[in-house]
Amino acid sequence: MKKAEQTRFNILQKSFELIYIKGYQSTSIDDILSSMEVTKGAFFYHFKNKEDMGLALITDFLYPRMKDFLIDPLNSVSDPIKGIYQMTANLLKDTVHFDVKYGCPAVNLIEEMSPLNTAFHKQLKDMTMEWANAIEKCLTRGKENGKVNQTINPADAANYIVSGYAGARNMGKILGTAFYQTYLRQFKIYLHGLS
Amino acid sequence: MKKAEQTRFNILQKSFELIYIKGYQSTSIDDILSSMEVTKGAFFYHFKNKEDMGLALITDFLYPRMKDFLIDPLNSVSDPIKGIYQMTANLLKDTVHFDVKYGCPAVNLIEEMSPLNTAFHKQLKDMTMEWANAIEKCLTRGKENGKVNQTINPADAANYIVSGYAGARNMGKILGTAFYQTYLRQFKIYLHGLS
DNA sequence: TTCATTAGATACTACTTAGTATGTTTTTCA
DNA sequence: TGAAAAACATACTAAGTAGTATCTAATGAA
Repeated sequence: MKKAEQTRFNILQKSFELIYIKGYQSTSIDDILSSMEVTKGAFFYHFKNKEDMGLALITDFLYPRMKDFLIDPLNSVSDPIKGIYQMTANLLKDTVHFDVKYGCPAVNLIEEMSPLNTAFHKQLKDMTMEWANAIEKCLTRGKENGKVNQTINPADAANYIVSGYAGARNMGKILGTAFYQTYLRQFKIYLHGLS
Repeated sequence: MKKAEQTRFNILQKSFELIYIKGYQSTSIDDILSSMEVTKGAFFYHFKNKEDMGLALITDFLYPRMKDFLIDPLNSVSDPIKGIYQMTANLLKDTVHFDVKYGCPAVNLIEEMSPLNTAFHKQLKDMTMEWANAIEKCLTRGKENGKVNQTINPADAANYIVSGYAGARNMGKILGTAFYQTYLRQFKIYLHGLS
């Protein structure tokens, strides 16, 4: 990676960290800069404004991670019920990218920025829908090979699963990691209804 | 209501409105005051600081509403499965207190403030737990009168139901009211697993 | 090597922010 | 009715805010 590219990456990385904790609106550019060895000149060279940086955060950070960890793995799943359960369990088990206290960066951004900014809304919607679509395809394949109940609607189920995950991240902020286990146990009851 | 009491109430009401849209941290005291006929002197007479006002918002606004609309009605429910479904459906149908775009004020506050401020965390946790406990009791009664499966754990199920609601509010911000219908259909599948 | 472009540094601006200091008006109740 | 307390109003402060203007340093192709 070139030096300039690395600077841009570092700014995004630090922004990502701080925004994950404090939220987008309440993380100031000065906050970001004073927590690393970069000046305002560099920031506004790489980004037109704060919004531009925020949107880059989604496309360059959130989306690739979601694609690698969540979307792509779903394509090679044979049993959708087990596969989707495992996906969720792994996601909630991940303590490298997530801290139960601060929830999920993507879910947080949806909560905060989706209603306030159409550009954020679109990017977050596109990203979320791509995940939901991968789950949907997975369930549709499951219907074809008889692993999933014929009466269920894969698109509905996929959206519900994504929404359930978001809720788990919210409740986790209040109840801590213990709730993740609770969630998974109950999630199994729902998934059983799909088989 | 006395005049001073009314002033305090008006400040909270306006704060509630603005915070519902922009979030707690990003709603400034000046924002609130300039949108109504009240001055800074009045604000800081009624509230020690911004945090004090924010906490009052929970105890004086969010909590009473939650108690009247969600907690108390649950005590007179005979069939828990149907009762809990109806509670959720009514909640998601309510367009007076809620706008799908901005989600649920309580869920929003949990997302934003729970990780950042222990006082907020405690109040929000207490409030959420009271709702979950009401659901739990409802399910326990259902187990006793045979309307709910003996193998299910009422506390787990209650927390899952609350968490599911929070998720629905999050996903609603992205997909609009149509998702509420989707959610309810899938929620039924889960509830069926409890009976 | 030169020189234009890229990348970054520094100092500023105009505005917003929570909170305070100090005033005035309105209530309350003896 | 009069004075003390409650309920506000106004003007301020110090720190923070996104963004700009203008400079300097590095880089890369001719």
